[in-house]
Amino acid sequence: MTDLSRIDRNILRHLQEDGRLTNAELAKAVNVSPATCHRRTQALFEAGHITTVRGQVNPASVDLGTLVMVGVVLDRSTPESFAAFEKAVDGMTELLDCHLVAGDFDYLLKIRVKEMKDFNKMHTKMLIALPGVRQIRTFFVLKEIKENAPLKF
Amino acid sequence: MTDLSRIDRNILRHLQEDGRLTNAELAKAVNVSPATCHRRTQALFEAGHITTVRGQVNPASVDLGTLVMVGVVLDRSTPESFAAFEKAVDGMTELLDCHLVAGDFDYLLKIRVKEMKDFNKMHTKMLIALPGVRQIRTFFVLKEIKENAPLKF
DNA sequence: GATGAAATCCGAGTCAC
DNA sequence: GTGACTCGGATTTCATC
Repeated sequence: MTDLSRIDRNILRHLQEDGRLTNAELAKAVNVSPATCHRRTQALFEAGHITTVRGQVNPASVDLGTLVMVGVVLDRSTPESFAAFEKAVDGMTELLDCHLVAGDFDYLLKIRVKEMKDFNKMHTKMLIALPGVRQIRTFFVLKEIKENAPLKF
Repeated sequence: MTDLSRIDRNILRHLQEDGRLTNAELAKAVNVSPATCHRRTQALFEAGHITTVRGQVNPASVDLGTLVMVGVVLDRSTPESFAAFEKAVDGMTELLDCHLVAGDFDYLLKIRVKEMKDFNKMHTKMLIALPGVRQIRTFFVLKEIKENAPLKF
């Protein structure tokens, strides 16, 4: 992964801001010719500096307006129990984030559902049924101050 | 916010998957004419069902490879203290998420920095200096199992 | 070895139906 | 909602530094 030039970082910045920018617009914004801009941008994708371009769907529009954060503690801290948990959790469609962390929890999850009652159903049917789970702490999100903000660089 | 048709949901799904789809490609994927697809898509943007299209920048490529989750407890639970905290936190460039939650914490934060030492600097200079903060619990992310997964609907 | 200019081709966006 | 038409941008090639 080679170091990025000022121009490359600028392209990344603009594409993060608006992924629908045409190549012509992008070229103007970063002060290079369209041809150069096109090549640079493709290279950034190929090198994995940009992975995808995603439309940000309003969660409420697709019945996923309720956000819940969950802290999980496993029974035993063996490699097997972690692997089992991660495998089991992978299929959960409601799951947005899953992070192995150091601290009072083993995992922190971010989950989207339609309503609280849907979370409760999920809580009893899926979460406490996950392998090796000792404790689950639920944090209902009351207000989203900032959600998935773009990177500043 | 009127209900979405099967076609509209399909457009959302595809644009979430790949925001660079041309209108022609998108039309083919959802089985309508390009003209129709174009109007539908515009309507979806205007109604706010899609907010933006964003390039997903690889955090490590821009020196933000370390992810940290933070739980915050405020001193006093007054409307003023919450407002003050939210205002103060808004300017933090490293902040990706900030959620007011119900449970053992008042706020949960998601933060990206280059390295742990950068977080420590931030921890002492910014976090514990935020107004009305009683307690901060830090969860360094050891492994990102799932990060910002697309919505399933 | 990367750049910008030009040239071709294809899709965006608009219209009438 | 569809089909056609026009204009502008995407993408490639090529000469240049």
